[in-house]
Order: sequence, then structure tokens, then C-alpha cells
Amino acid sequence: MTQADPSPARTRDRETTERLILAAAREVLAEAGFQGFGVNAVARRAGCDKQLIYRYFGGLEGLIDAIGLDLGGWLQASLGDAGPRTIHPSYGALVEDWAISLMRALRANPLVQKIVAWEIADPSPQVRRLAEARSRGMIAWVARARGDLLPPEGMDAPAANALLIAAVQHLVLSAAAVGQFGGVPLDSDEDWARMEAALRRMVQAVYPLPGATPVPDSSP
Amino acid sequence: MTQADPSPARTRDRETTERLILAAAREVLAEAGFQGFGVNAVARRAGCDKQLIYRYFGGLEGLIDAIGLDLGGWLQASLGDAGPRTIHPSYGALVEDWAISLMRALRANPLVQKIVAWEIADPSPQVRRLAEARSRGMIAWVARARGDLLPPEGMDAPAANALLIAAVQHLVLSAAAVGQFGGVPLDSDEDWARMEAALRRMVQAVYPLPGATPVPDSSP
DNA sequence: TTTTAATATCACCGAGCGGTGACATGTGCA
DNA sequence: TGCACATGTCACCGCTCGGTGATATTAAAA
Repeated sequence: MTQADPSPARTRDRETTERLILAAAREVLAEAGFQGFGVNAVARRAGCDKQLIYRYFGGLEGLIDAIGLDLGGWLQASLGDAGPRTIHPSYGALVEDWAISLMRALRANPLVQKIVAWEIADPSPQVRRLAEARSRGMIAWVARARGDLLPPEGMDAPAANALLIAAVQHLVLSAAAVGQFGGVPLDSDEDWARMEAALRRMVQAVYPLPGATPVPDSSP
Repeated sequence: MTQADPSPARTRDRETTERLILAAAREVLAEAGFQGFGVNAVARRAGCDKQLIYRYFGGLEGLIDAIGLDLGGWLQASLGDAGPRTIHPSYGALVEDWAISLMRALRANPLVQKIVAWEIADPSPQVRRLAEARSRGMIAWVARARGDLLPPEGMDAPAANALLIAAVQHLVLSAAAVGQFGGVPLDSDEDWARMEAALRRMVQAVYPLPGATPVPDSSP
């Protein structure tokens, strides 16, 4: 609706409108999930006609692709806030920071939560492209933080890391959905502190320090 | 003559029709996922009128509840096939068997995959009830297998197990959806053997044997 | 037999969906 | 000024959805 607009002529601007639609799409996806994600919902949210979505983005597919395009930087910013900036004494310490940072960043980002859930629950081609954009963003983030550290010899680090990341993602998704997982509550800060401690111990057990005791029970 | 006649037009039997609808519901859910799950789709699949779903199950909610009701035994059978039957020398060995069994059983059961994904992606009240049924089934299975073994002292076993189970579930779901996770392929038997090895090593690292070396790198 | 109740089917409703053609309105160029 | 074009709006299509009332068909009680 054309309510009391301070600059009525400003509305007639394709670039602005495109940004508006994109922002609306992200909001709808983050709030309602992919179940309620569609041209009508996005157009309603953006306050414009759905026809513009077809004109400017080529429909839902193009809109999803557009979300994926700027998701890279969007993700980097989100992860970078909690990302590893310090020097790590070992590969294990690095992975530990990755896992914890990912857990916190994912907890704070409902949009990416919905994208991950979408990827798993409804793997249409367009969603796969969106997921690939997310994956590329994460890989870039990991590569930037890794530097020249190498995993221990004789160890399947990719597989182990996949297990760790999968655990983090599933826990955060389950927590966002039902506030718990397998009877373990995941709601309060204490719940998450407990989970972080368990995650840290697990990473330390998988990547033991060369000369240290196997699994030092460190934090209180 | 009111015999249970499998021949021609003896379709006028409520019990049979209910079973037909339930089977159709499971099939639709397992094949199309919860996106395409609805009264119309189930009725079409069952070859009967959707009105019967409302009469006999009270609509979609009741139908989902009905699926959850017999999901317990259904799950037990599915897990029992690969479940731990041997005696375990330690809690860690038990968890190791749990994790591997769960991974294999979940991989072989598309219906439960869809339920887990549903629980995470669209947590409506009815789905939560369905998820609870699944959860209860798994807990019962675990309790039956655990016997009198206790986790090591001074260790947050529930949290650690939650991480392990979450990792397994997420990997299987991602594999079913896109055939990989985080760049690690999860398709062929070799892929899964690799993942099982990594999972075994992780469990062994988290639950080290009392007198053994920390993390014996066993397999070639 | 007649009657009754359960079983199954059909037609229909309002709503929302994705998608499209026609139309209004403002912008900038000749 | 007039014209072409980009921008934005509206009405409409066909379809599927969840949901419901009326009705046919049949088994079994009376």
C-alpha cells in the first residue's frame, strides 16, 4: 500500500525493490521456514506485487539462487564474528574452535538453520544450489582459518570432522525445533554450556595432544 | 456368509480399510516426504475416499498419531535386526554397537528418515507426538540392550551420546537427501564403511578402555 | 421381510497456491 | 511536446488443498 511515504518517487526504483524483495525472502524463510515460503508470501512481506518477483528474479528458483549468491558473504560475516582468530597450537585445538564457533553461529542464525533443514528435508535442485552456496561459504571460512596446520598423520580427518559438524548441525536444528534432543534439554545457556563442554571433550579425545594426557577434564 | 474373503468385492470391512489407509499413509510419507503428505494424497494412494480418513482417524492429526502408535514395535523390529545381542566388555563397546546399529537401521528405513527430518524441519504439535513415539521406541531399545552396564564415572555420557546420535542421524539424512555431507561422499558401501570406521574410532576415543592405550589406530 | 446402522462414495465449498496477461503510471529521451 | 519504455498493479486462470453434507450401498438386527 502507498501509505504516507516520505519519498513517493523513491519507490519507483528497481534496485531498491530488488533489495526489498530479497530481504523479504530471507525474512519469510527465516521466520516461517520453507513450508510457508512462496511467491505470494514473499510479495506480501515485501509489500509489492508478486509479478515483480517473476520479472526481476525469474520466479522462485531465481529468487532462491539470488539468496544463495549473497549468502557467502552473509555467512562469512556471521561466522567471522565468532571465528577463530587466535593462533592454534595444534590441529585439534583448531577443530575445537571450529566446532564451537559453528555451534554458536548456527544457533544465532535462524536463516541458515532453515536452509540446512531445507536441504535435508526437501532436496529439490534449487535447494541444492542454495546448499552448495552455504557449503562453499563454510569451506572458505574453514580454509581461511586453517592456515598451514595439517591434520595428524594416519587419520581420516575429513570423516571425523564430518561427524563433528553433523552432530553440531543436528543438535542446533533439533534445539530450534523442539528445544531438546534425545531427552537432553537444549534451551538455557547452561544447557548449551554443558553441550559445548561435551563437544570440546569429544574433539580433544579424537585429536589428542601428542605429549599430553589423553582426555584432560579441564573446564568446571 | 461373513468370512474374510480375499476375493472380489469384500472391501466393505472397516478393519481392512483402516489397515489400507495406514499402509498408504506410511508409503506416501516414506516416498514423497511430508511435503506431499495430506488427506488427498493418502486417500488416492489407498484407493478410497478421503472421508474415511476423517471418519476412522479424525483427520490428519489422528492419522499421524496412528502411525506413531505402531511405530514403536515397527522401530524395535527394524533396530532389533541389527541390534546388539552379544555381551559387551565395556560401556564404550556398547555405545559403539548402538551407534553403528542405529546408522545401519536408519539407512535402511526411509520412513523413519522422513520422520526425523519432519521433526526437525516442521515441528508442529502432531509431528512432535510422532517424534515422541519414535523417541520412546529408541529409548526402550537402548534400555533393553544396556542391561546393567554403567557409563564411566565423572563423564557426561548423555551429552556425549547425544552428540554421537545426532551425528549419525544428520549424516544419514544428508546422505539420503543429497548423497554426501560436507564434501564427503556417502553413497557407496565403501563410503559407509569409511564412515563407520571413523565413528568407531570416535566412540573409542570418547570412551577409552580403562587399561588400554588411548586411541589404538587399529585398521589399515 | 422390513428396519437400522455401518460402510463407502460423490459433489461441493472456500481458500491458497503458482503463474500470466492486460493495464496503469511514472521516467527519460528525441 | 510526444513517445517509448521501465516500473508497478490488478484481475484472473487452473489447480490442489483441507474439510463437510448428502447420498448410495450393504450387512445384520428386528
